[in-house]
Amino acid sequence: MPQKAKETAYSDLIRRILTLVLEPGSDLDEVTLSAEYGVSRTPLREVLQRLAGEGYVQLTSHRGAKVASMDVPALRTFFQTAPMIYAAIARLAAENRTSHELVNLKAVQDTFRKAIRDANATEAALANHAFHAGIGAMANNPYLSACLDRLLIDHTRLGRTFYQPRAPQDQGLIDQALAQHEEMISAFEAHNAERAVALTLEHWDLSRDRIERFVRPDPLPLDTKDAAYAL
Amino acid sequence: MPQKAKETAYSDLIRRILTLVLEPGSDLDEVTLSAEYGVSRTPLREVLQRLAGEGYVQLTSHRGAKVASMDVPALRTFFQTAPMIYAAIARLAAENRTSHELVNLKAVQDTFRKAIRDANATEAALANHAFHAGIGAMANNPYLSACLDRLLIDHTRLGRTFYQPRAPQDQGLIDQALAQHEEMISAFEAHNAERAVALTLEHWDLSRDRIERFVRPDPLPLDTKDAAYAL
DNA sequence: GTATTGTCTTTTGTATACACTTTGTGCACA
DNA sequence: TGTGCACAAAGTGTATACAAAAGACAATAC
Repeated sequence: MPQKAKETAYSDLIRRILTLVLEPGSDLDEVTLSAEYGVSRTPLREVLQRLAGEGYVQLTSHRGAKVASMDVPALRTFFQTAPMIYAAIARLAAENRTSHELVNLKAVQDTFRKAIRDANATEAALANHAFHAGIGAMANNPYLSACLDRLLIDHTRLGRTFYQPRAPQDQGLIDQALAQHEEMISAFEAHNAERAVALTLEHWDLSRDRIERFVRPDPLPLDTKDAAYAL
Repeated sequence: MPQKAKETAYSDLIRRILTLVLEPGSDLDEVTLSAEYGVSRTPLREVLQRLAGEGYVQLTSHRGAKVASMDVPALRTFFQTAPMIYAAIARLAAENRTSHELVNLKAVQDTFRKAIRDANATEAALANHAFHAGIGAMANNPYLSACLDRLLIDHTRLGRTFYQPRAPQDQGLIDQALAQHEEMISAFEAHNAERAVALTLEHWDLSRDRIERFVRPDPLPLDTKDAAYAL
């Protein structure tokens, strides 16, 4: 099963990038990675090409692969774009979700809840990522999904400390995020697009506040609502 | 210069896909293509992986690469998403464009004009593609660009007959599109976001009407304006 | 006549060797 | 001491050979 090793390399690299085990901008050495995953350089290079296409890594000719960087302008762009796309995806997800996708989303939410209960911040972040990717799948819009997937890469990396309670009140925020997920599920189940969008924007505000507090001491008041309704 | 052959394969495949020389859903044979471009299978496979990441082709395990298909549900999704993203991109492009990018856009527009004057439908379609990709670059938002690029792939393929006048009044539509491009350029130059968005939506309506007439005899009235302002 | 199985062909996936590019280091020389 | 060049080392890019999987087709069993 050499095919499996390649798939492992692919998913494990994603995992390590999302959890910042591989830091943004760090070099990825082909020979090291190929040895690590037990495949030759050829399939590993194909994995890197694929990851580059999905926005996880950046390739430079004759200079190898680097983990996608996260600089300050990218951050500004992220805050500008995320609420708009999240809202659009939520609306479509409420309209188009299938029962099968809903079952899957509930399963992911269970994983998420368990990870939080176990205070496993890494698994919680990955489950949160999977939750929002699952909503993207329900939207059934490959164009917007391409955008969403890239947003989620950076969102998960930015919020890596989110599910790691520091101050006592942090646990409250985490529980709030968990509860919002539950409400979002019920909105999707009811095909209630308006409610799904509203909940999504609430969820975004919670996450945004937390990220801004982490990134800079005094958060600037960003106009997420305006951005979402601007068009 | 073996590096160059790989680059040629990459750009020529894109060209052939956008111009429908390679039809949606058609199989891409690795050995045939590698012989054609004078490279071995290894680099050609990497090109295909890259094209897959960008949405030009679809890879299936053990079953090779196919040109990205365009089915009816995809078409519906396209009409749903395009105006929203085009408008968002136009707004950002007007706000963030650099003078260098503007010079580039004008050069592309010159190419576009010449292609139309020469009645070269293929080159006109490719120049039109480059024009809108250039606007995407001005927006300077990698998240939305990922979405835009995929929309443009399908838009260029759908509108392949646009720049091929059939009836006498078609030439008028083509000239109108050309003029709209000029106006969009001046809006970007003036950093006039509102005007850029309005012109973009006009431009979209023109293109949409033409595509719908081609795809189905009697076009259904789609709510593009609503879609654009829905969020 | 149909279905199933076994073999043959075609195509994709992987490993490895080698070529080329980039980059770092040391030495000569101004 | 600083600059430039040559060479070495490390890492990326490509070709080819081989392995494995999928598909085609015919023979055989029912």
